[in-house]
Amino acid sequence: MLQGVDMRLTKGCKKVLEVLEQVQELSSAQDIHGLMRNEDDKAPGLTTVYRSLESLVSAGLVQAVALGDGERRYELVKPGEHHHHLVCDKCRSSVHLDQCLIEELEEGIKNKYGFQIKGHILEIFGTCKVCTAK
Amino acid sequence: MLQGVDMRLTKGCKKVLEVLEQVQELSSAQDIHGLMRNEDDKAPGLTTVYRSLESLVSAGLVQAVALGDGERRYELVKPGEHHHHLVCDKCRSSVHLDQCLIEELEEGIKNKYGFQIKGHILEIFGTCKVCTAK
DNA sequence: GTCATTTTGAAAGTGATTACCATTTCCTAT
DNA sequence: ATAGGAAATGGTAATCACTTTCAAAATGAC
Repeated sequence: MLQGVDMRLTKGCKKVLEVLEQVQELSSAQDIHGLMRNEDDKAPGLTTVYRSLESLVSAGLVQAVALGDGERRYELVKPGEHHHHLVCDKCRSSVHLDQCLIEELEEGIKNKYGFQIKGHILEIFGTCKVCTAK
Repeated sequence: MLQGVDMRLTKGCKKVLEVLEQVQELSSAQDIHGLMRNEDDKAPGLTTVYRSLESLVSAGLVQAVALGDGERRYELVKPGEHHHHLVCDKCRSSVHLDQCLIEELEEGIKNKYGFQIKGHILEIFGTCKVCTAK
C-alpha cells in the first residue's frame, strides 16, 4: 500500500500511519499524539506529529479535513484520493460519501463562472441513522 | 431589510452591519474591527465585534464562512439564507454560487444514508476568470 | 568511523478567539 | 426626571491549535 510513494518514511510518519490505521476515524494531531503517548511514553512529540502529518498529506496518503471548528482532522486515504463526510452531531461518527460531489460539477462551474477549481472543502453535519433511531 | 428580525439591535451590531454593508466582501472579525477603528477611534472594541457577529449570525442576518485557514469570515446575507463561494487563490476575491448544491441533495442523502442534514460547509478554491486571463 | 544532512523535541512564539470583570449604557418602574 | 437593575461594552488575560526555533540526536554517505 505504500508502494510508489515518493517520500521518506521517517519514524514519526510510520507511527502516525500506524495510529491512523488503527483508529479509522477522523483524528486531530493532538488526538494522534495522545494515543501514541498512551501506549508509549517516548513516542514522537507533538511537533513531529504535525510535521509528519504535513508530509503525509502532501504525499497524498492522508487527507486533512476541516470541520470549521478550528481543529484539523486527519484520515488515511487511498493515495491521491479524498472524500467528504456526513458528520453526526450526536455521536460524532462520520460516514464517507462514496463520491465527490464537486468533481462532477467542475466542468459546469468552469463553463458557467470561468473558474478553474483547484480544491474544495465540503462537509455535511446532521444526525446519523443510528442516532435518529434512538 | 431589518423588519421582523428578532433581536436587539445594539450599537455594536449596527456598526458591524454598516461595515459589512460597505465592504460587500468576506471579512474577518479583526478586519471589521480594523475598518471601524480606522475611521473612528472609539468604535466598538474587538470583543464587542465578536459578540455582535455571534448575535447577527444566530439572527440569520450574517453568515459565517469557514475557509479552513483558522480565520472565520463573515458576510451579509438575506435573512435566513446562505450561499457558498468560489474563492480565488490569486486575488482572494470570491464569487457567490447562485444555488446551494447541498440542499438539492438533501433528500437523496436522507434516503441513501439515513442521514438527516442540519448544516454543511462548502467552499471551492481555485483561480477566477480574471486571474486566469492574466 | 567521520562528517554532513535530516529528523526530532522541548520550549517559546503566533494569531484567532473566548473568558473575565469592572465600567458604562440603557430601560423601566417609581 | 430619577434610581435601580439588566444588558452591553472594552481592555486584559487566558486558551487553544498550530508554528517556529534551535540545539541535540539519529541517519546515511563515504
